[in-house]
Amino acid sequence: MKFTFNLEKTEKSTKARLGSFIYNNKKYDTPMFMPVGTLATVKTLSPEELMAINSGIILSNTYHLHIRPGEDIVNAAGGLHEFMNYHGPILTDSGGYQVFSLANSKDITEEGVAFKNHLNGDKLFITPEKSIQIQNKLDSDIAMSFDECPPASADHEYMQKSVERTLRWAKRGKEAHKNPHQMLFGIVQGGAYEDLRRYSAEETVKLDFDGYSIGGVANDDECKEDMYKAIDYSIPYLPENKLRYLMGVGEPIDLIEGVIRGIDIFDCVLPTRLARHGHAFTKYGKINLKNAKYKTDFTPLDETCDCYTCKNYTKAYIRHLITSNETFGARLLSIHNIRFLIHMMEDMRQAISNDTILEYKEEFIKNYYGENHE
RNA sequence: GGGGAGAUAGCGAAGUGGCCAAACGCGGCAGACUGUAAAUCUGUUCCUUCGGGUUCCAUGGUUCAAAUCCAUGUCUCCCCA
Repeated sequence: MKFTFNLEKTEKSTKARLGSFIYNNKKYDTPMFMPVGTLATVKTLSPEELMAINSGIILSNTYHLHIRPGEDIVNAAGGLHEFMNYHGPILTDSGGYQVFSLANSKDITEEGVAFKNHLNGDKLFITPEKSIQIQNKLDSDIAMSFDECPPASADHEYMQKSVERTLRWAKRGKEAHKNPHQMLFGIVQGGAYEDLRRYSAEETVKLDFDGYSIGGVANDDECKEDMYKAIDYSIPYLPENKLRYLMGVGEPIDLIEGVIRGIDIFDCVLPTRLARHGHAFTKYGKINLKNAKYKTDFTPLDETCDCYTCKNYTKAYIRHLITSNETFGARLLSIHNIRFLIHMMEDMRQAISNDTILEYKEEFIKNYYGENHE
């Protein structure tokens, strides 16, 4: 289902933006964090649990659903919303990131990318058209262009060729896009190179997409400064009235830095992955529930959190579940971690509204990285 | 009562003369994780003042050298009566 982004305000001293859109008669506010549900499920959580923590858009994945169960099955089920019983907005990533992250012996050509199915070794050939066709069938609300996601360490020469190819792929994908209910976003690449980010952004915008994302960040060993540069070098060339999506981010501090730089939506696997690995975000920093010191800690993860987990369970109990490999522990931590990031976005929206986003950032850092916690 | 097998670090279990402070697994203790090949991966796990010290049921012995060979004892398990 298509929707229109409405820019409501820009914060006085930064580029932070407050916005919203209406989807299915419900208002969704930005900046927003999107939980990741790669295989048509946000791992361990039900759609009802996502609704309960005020989740907005969720992200799912073209490559993974193409391999299993296959887009035709999802389509036969009535599309991704019906298939997974999630009736909020869904964005599908194009598979570009999977080419980067899981194909060891990939072969990237002008036509597309040849690589091996990570489950059984089958040869696969993904083209920009193929990615879009799959997403058309999945019937997500937002499809992503098929891009090359080069490593942050790529040199300028490689990055320039990659950016140019991604632009040609974006154009081909747009021409192949046939789903009238689905929006299509373009992706800006170019690493931490100012000229390439500008070029990529300007040329992508010329193709006129429904929204724009900044990709290729938080890859391999990219430092945070380079990530922030990538955003700063791209944002000035993106239109005011379209959603800006920073792909794959992230960490609490990066959400703040992103918002301040003018990003509207983020996605990241971190809250759910960290949950499954026994970690929790808290106001006073990230904690590892596996640590022995929580054995007899009968307090909530975060006293200031309003989530189901924090209202009903203790660190000692969650530690017990995690160390016992009980799935309920991963679920409780997933609920909390996603809620934590969504709560941050709510606080940031309030701060933008009050023109106090920098004060919010200062306060957050003082608590999260400060000395006043264990 | 007779016959057989065995006792190795928190647990299980390799090792059967020197390359053994002793493989591996589990458990324990930590760390990593940013468009999810991730309920995964990595490190560490006798003591230590980092020089070294004390170990492989116990005691004694053989040997230049023993977790490994011999003797005795203690305990455990299996089979037969």
